[in-house]
Amino acid sequence: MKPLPQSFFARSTVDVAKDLLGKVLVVNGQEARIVETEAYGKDPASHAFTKTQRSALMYDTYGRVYVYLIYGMYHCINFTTEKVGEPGAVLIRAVEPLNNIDKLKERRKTDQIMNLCSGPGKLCQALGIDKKHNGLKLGKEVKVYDDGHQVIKIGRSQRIGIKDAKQLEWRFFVEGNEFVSKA
DNA sequence: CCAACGATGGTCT
DNA sequence: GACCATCGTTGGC
Repeated sequence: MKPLPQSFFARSTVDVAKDLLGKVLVVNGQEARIVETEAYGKDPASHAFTKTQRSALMYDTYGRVYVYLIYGMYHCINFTTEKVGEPGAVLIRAVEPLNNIDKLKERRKTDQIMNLCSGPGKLCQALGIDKKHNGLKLGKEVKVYDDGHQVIKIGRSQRIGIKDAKQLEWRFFVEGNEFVSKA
């Protein structure tokens, strides 16, 4: 399958967040369907609210992997968006595993399918994503492709786990999908 | 069931 | 030195 082109990511972060739903993420030979995303731009809840060493990737690139460590023990994976100079990234919050289930269970140390990839920290642990992936251009070690799967209905809500900019409804998910982190 | 809490370390002021 | 785009466990109902 052909990976999404870089131009897919050089667009409005909210549009990219919605359009990523239903696409397939491939990393470490594992495939998983994206079912929940969040958009982060230059808003008070975003790392890119101010440009720092860490958030520079969100300003200076699009179509790249942005991985950060959260709470000292979990990683979160994002894809950078918008044109160069404009900050943006889409956080992948949940995926539906499509293969290598045994490997995911091993990494997560659980046999519960529903608990493998239903959260940003969980899916990085399950798929073996960490800071060695930070900055990589999408399309090689990490890629996303469209297998033609259709998303029937997109749900929308405020973003999870933030305290600022709660009025923004920039979380998107596949309505009714059981792998979404939370209804 | 679910609210509260602690783990744990990089990043920023 | 404070703050997290989280998660698993704990303890109360």
